[in-house]
Amino acid sequence: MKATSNSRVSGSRGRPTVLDVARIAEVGASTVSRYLRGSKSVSAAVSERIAFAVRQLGYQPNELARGLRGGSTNTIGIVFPQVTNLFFSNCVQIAEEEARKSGYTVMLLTHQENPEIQASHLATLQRYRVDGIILTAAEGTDIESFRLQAGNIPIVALDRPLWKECPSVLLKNRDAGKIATQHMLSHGHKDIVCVTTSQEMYTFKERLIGYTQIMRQAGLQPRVLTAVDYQQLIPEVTRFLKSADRPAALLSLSNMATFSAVSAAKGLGIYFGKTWSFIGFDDFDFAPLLESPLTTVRQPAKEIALAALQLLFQQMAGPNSKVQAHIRFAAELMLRSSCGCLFP
Amino acid sequence: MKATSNSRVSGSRGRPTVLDVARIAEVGASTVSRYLRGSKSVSAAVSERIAFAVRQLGYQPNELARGLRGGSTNTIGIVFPQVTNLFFSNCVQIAEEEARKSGYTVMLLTHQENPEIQASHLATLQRYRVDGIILTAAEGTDIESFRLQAGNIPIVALDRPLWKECPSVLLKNRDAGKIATQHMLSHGHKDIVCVTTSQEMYTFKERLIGYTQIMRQAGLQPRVLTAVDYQQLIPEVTRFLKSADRPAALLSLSNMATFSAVSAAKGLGIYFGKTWSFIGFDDFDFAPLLESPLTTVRQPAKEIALAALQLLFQQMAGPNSKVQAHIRFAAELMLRSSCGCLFP
DNA sequence: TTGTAAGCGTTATCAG
DNA sequence: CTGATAACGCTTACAA
Repeated sequence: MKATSNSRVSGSRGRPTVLDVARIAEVGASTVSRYLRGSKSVSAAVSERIAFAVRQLGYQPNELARGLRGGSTNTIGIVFPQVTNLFFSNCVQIAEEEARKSGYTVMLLTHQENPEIQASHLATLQRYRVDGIILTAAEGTDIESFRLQAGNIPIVALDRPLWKECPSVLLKNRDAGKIATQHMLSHGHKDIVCVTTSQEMYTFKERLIGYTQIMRQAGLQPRVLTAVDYQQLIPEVTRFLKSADRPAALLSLSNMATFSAVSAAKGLGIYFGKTWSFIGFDDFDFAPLLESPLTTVRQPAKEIALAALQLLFQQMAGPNSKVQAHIRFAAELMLRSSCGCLFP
Repeated sequence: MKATSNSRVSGSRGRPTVLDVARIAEVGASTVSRYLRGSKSVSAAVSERIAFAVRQLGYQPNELARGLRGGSTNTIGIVFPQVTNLFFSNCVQIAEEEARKSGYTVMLLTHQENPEIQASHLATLQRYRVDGIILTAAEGTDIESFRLQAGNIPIVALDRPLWKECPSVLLKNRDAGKIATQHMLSHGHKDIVCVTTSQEMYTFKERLIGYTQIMRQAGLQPRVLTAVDYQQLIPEVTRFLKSADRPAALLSLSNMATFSAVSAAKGLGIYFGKTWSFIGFDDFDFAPLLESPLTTVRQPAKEIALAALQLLFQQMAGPNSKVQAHIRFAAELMLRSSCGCLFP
């Protein structure tokens, strides 16, 4: 099984290689390589022969070999908690599209807030020699050991910070908490209570701080409704709703808490926008279509993802530059009626 | 710059290689390789030394080299229209988790229903030598040329079929259309109209066929409301809602059409469940929380994704077996009140 | 059980 | 402008 001459057979594993192309085009392998890379030092005649051979063979360069040889894989890793969450799926969507436009391919991994899975994902991405990583760190990550494990691979933190020097793109979470609280205040509310699935997670904690600050400033008592998960949160909110001695304003800190709060209210037949008020976190398609159209705090997911990707590319380009960029995006209040707006 | 002896320096590109590990462990490279692969023909003493060296160096095997040498990359590609769509994001989520459990890593690509992007994605996945692909083909794909371009790489179609022999996991779309229509019939409706963003896309077309069949069987006149996109569909539905000479039943064929229909109804202050009825397609968290809790046709996204992955693994295992598996999942009616249920 | 050597497909280097 | 050659890091015969 040697030299099948100029027949259309190919590399040992069925797929044609540069050598096959070279043979058919009657040139050397390196010339094919040059042509493929778009080097202009390839004569027109030769270019044409190579193009023909490539087409005839349906040749696809082996990126593994390329990556092995060249050192870069044109691959980035995206590590998110999960992707069944509008915020993250929007981020993935935009990041994938943009990465592709720049010639990069995305490896997507989700850690479900499990630091061990996350660690294994980091290792995986290193083994595949991705050129960079966009990461939303799992709650409970040991940042220092993670940093150590990450070594020199460019990383951009999205949604949650990592170590100090690590470039990050975050929401102005405190401000988000503030504007929502202030808005409730502007509606004349005194009893404003926060609803959240956790007081520990970075983003929630930050939003909570914003809320608390404004409450304190106004001489009001902050109050938080929590539970271990959004399912447990429903009865919690229900209990509050039933026991409150007067109507109050509810402020959600996450899309899950929004679900729980709306769920509880629905169960009790409570309508948001007149006596009771509500502001949800994270906007979504159906928010305007709920019985009482939901006022929400909107995160600019696409801008965030885009910024993260650009930061990553910068980081990948300047290996020594140690770009220290921390980008913060403002949240936007989507005014609808659940907060009490549009009811003159 | 030669032979830095037994110092802790490493491969040419900063990262340690098997050779570095071998040197420290004072064994040959192949022994390290064997150890890493879990071969039992490695003595305990040597194993220990290697383990130590690996840990000391933070060695991560280069999957590029592995793939180049061994022929398989432990990588699969997932190509979806987009991931900002609960159905697909659920699929991605479960597929990624399961793939990981089997030691595979996912490359995620989205084509936005653009066959050209899709073609380029296919090429990309081939260049990265993924072991298999899960694909939801773009509307308008030239199946035959796609098949040709795909060559021998294992592919499983999800949500939409490809060529006849290509394993696929689909929803029983016609049945889905049928059960929804029949349910409307059981509520005594005569005027049942379909709402969809397209009559061309495979899934919608199929669901429409189911609907039409049942309508014909019942001696009723099928009727469809369409528009180029879900935004355009809103005024379309609104017009219908206003001009109808009597209340009717609306049947959505997709989550986007559901949004449009609910939007139109909301705009008109029309409530679903008493005189007007509605069944949405694709279930979602907030469906029970709308003013009139939405009855929906639910697709078992996780089961579908799981089945697709399993089929793919089968396909990857048996290169010659030409497994011809076509799995169909039944849709499930999530009875709530928008269809008229729960109103005795 | 262990080590040596060849080769996976590319590209960079270096002569021609 | 072009072609041979040597790596890139790993695994798999084949020897020892």
